[in-house]
Amino acid sequence: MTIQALKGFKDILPDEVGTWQWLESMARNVFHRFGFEEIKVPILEKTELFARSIGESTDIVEKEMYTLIDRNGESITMRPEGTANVLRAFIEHGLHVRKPLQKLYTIGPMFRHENPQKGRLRQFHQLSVEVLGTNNPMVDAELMAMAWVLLQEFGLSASLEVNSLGCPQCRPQYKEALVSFLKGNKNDLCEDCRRRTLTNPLRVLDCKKEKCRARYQEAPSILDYLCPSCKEHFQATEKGLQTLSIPYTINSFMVRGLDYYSRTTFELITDTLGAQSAVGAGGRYDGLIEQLGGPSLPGIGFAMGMERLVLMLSQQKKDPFHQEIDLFVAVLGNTAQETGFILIHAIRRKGLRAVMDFEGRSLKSQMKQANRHNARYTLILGQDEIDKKEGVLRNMATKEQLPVSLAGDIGSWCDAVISITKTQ
RNA sequence: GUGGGCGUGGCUCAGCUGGUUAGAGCACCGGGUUGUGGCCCCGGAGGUCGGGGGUUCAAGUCCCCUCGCUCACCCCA
Repeated sequence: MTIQALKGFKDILPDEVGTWQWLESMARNVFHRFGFEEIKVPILEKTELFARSIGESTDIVEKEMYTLIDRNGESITMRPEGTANVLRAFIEHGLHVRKPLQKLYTIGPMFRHENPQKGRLRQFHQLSVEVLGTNNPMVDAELMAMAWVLLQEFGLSASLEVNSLGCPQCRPQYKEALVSFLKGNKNDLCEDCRRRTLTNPLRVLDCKKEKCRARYQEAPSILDYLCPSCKEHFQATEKGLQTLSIPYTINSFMVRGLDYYSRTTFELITDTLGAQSAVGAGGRYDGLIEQLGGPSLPGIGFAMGMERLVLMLSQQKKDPFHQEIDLFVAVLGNTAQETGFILIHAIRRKGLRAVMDFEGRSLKSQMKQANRHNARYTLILGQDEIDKKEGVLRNMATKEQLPVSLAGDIGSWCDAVISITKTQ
């Protein structure tokens, strides 16, 4: 058996890589327009960082992390998400001192040891965005607006669902009310929900079973338990969304998987990803920076799953990126090959994308290659052309062929070629 | 970790109740055009039928084991 990639790890082949590049450059463009700066952070971190931020009792930390013991005996982990990583860098370098408000994004792979399925891999990629240093609800709205714009510019549609999870002041009271409701309805709940009542009561509201869902219609809503300041924050966030005409729905059952979220949480939901419904999700994490040993500053962020975006793009037949080259140089005979070799090198240095064949194939075969490379032009160099000091430049789309002078030095040959390829 | 589906050239798949040299389309290479691509026609190369064991005169096909992929549960981007 030949060696295969690890389960849940995927190659992104040249055919698909254009989509990825397009996605990334669109994302960077949008992020920059909203005043975000890129930060690049390591993939390996001390295990403790994730345990402390994501939450010791979450599935991610309990059973999904790629954790290994370093040669010095220290436990290290490949990042399962981006926020903890960026916060660590933010704290370590005291970024808040340079600028009170930090708007950061990072793009890259994350690792979780789960069983793969549609839209879920063990190595997956996220666009991860954080705003650090303000708890202004305008920022919550702005961030969701940016996520919305991003999807729009990708040509994708998803619905925005918003909720508030309250804060350490008000959430415990809600939790208590919910648990007592769940215990009162114990007999109507599925096995999973009964288990979750004890382990993670907020999660039961997420249950997909019809019977449970019906029952939860009567469950207490977190929004009725928000303390005055959380309530005010949520209302202001909503107002911000309305001001910008961002369509959204409130989903008071929405919870987040990671422990650190507080107040605003949101998801971008689609029904085109199989069992996975979220292309993006995020929320506020006001106590987290301090909890990680940093200054007492609030933060909010979100992440989008790039595989999921690519999946949606391919379903919507949006394959926006085709690699093409400017020039294919077809040569016939040894003299022409050598001349072509010199010429193509010079042309590449002038900035054109150019390819040639070294195998001495027939012209027909070389034309086929030119076609496959999506060449805009093909320069034909045979013995005739060398003798006459005049190449033939074929426009591949129109089939029009123009002579190009090969008189003078290489530089002037290049100029002759470039002047034609640039004009059309 | 659990359950369903599927493993046949690079890709997508056909191969009925076991029966000779395992097929097709796409892609690839060559020719038709002794120097001109996409369409068309002709030809060619490419396969330990995931792997191992068993039943049989005979296994891609039946049985057992194993590995892998995939979808789903759990959970999540």
